[in-house]
Amino acid sequence: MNNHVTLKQLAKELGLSISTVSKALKNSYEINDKTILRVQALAKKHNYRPNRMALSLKNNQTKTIGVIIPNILNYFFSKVLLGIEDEANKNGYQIIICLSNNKYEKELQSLELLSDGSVDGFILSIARETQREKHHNHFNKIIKEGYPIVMFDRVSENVNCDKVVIDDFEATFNATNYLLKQGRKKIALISTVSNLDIGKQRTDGYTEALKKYQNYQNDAIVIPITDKSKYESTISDIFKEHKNIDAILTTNNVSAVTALKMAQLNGYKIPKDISVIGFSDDQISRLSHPKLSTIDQNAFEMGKKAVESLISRLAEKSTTAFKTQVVKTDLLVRETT
Amino acid sequence: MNNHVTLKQLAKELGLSISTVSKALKNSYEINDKTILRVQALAKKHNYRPNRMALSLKNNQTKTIGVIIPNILNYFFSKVLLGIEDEANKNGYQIIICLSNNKYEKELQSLELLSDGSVDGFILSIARETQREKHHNHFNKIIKEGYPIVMFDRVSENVNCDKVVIDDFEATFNATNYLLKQGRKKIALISTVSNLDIGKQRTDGYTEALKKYQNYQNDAIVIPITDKSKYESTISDIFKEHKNIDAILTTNNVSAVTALKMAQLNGYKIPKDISVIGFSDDQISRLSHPKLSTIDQNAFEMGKKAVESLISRLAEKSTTAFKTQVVKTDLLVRETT
DNA sequence: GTGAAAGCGCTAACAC
DNA sequence: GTGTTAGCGCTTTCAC
Repeated sequence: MNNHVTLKQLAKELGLSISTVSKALKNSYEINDKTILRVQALAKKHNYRPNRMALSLKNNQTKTIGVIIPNILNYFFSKVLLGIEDEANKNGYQIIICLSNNKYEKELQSLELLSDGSVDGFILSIARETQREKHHNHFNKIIKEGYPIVMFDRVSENVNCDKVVIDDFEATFNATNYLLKQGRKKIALISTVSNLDIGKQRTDGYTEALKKYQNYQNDAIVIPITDKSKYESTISDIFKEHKNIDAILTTNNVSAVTALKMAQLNGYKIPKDISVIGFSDDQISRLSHPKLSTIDQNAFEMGKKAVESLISRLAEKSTTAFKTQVVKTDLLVRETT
Repeated sequence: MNNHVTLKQLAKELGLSISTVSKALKNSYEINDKTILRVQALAKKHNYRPNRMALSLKNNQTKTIGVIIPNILNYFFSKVLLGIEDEANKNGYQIIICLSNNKYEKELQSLELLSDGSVDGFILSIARETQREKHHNHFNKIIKEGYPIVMFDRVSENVNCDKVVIDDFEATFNATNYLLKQGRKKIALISTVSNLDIGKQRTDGYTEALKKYQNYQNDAIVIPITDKSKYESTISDIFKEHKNIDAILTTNNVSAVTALKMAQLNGYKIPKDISVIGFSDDQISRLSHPKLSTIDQNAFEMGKKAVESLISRLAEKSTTAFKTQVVKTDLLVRETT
């Protein structure tokens, strides 16, 4: 129960009408200079600020963005959030956060919860479960209700909206190429996102690079891992099943670091005997020993772009075509390549 | 610009008055059963939901909690956020996030931004800069304006409000004791939070444990590190300056892992020659090699407790005494002790 | 130069 | 059983 000063109270204290006070605070030309000064002085004294709910109701806009994040413990998403918050604040927007925890039900619920006039639009990355089970009606429904959505990273081709993605294909394509140019002969890909759309693109980038490279002798080796508890055992098996692997590309850093550890336990020298490239410029990659080479997704910029995109969508009356922005990735060469 | 159905539109379509519709939706005993059915059917068809802003304005409560986080890239804070979001949702609350990025100005701004009727109260952890410079008036001002605050982890004794903390003293006290009982003779503490209140408590826990232990021969060794870029060099120096160190306790896992690495480079076997204990049950601690023993702050539970505390504060009329809840810590013994 | 009144969407006390 | 009215805090048009 906050005890804000309202226009009403100011008006009463000043012996003026509410509308005069309102205008005076806006330096309206209609109002006498002296009155303006009197009003503003009192407003300042009481630290008056217009009630946001009243403004929202009046203007039919909340200046608030709903953000739905699949997993806040993931460094990448945290960093996107940092970008979103920064850019939103710069534009006078607040952000309401919901966490889907990668569950479809929670995502759906969050969407419905916030589409009661709480926000002007959404920025979200699709929950793992949603993508696996190919749901998308809930998104389209929300859009039809008049809430624009901007999707980032994990997007759906079945939803017509603005998107911000990285070029997942190009990311692994370039990384694979880098390994090939270093003379690696047998490169494996560990995919922890094989059930996501981006997983397919990352796999394609890898296989395509191998295909295009002259004289590459081996088949593509793609090892999917879904169960977190099986990282160690699955990766350990790689070294048994595939002899002479001399490079490993991964889709996240937990698996990359695990691979690093397993390789070392198997007596490999890094990067002499085997190269490892992770995905995402997070703390783990900077703390491993040796320091992990990795693919930087420029998460902060993704967040920023998503906000820009949503705000310009909110600003316009007529619906211009939806666009998908691609944020470039960088290969960060550290000590494991 | 969302296009929600309003009571007005429903009323018009049904040829009823707004208030009848409103009551019908609430199954009011005043309204005829048939009317109720008609109204609810149409409401469902149009997916009617009361506008949140209108409700907030009417009820003078937003059912929204403002959350101010110092650093979202920190695993601990992300996990607290997870707990906050979960518990808030369970109670029908939304959360608006602001990130202080450990800056006083940003924290102040966030507080002012949200105290315009956007939220019912705040949950926050104090920015590093704010604590270092000992600001607290902004908190007290907000409280005076009628917004209850619940502080977690980094709290201020100069602000009279509900708090949720871990027993930082006990955490390091117990960890140090554990090392002593294992027969460690020369234990060092690396403190990355020496400019925070919790830093002092953690240091005290460590020194107190040493003092109480019979026959401990060495002085306390406390190494403060503030500059992130100097982790490696500072920690490396420890091994030069202090011979025979056989255990290191730290206040975060980045320094613990760095210590681990430096110890290994110096030829120490872990945990045979030297024990290392970190702080916080994050990914880093589980991925290091060997796996880091660490102090678990039960972050999720802190978030949950903070929400419970705020909600019960909001519910009551009379002001009961503020309380500080202490969440227990656990020593997670893994492979470095 | 100032104020009254309507309206954003909703609820609830009070008619009828 | 249904409708009218006032009011939450604000802006803005229209009177005076």
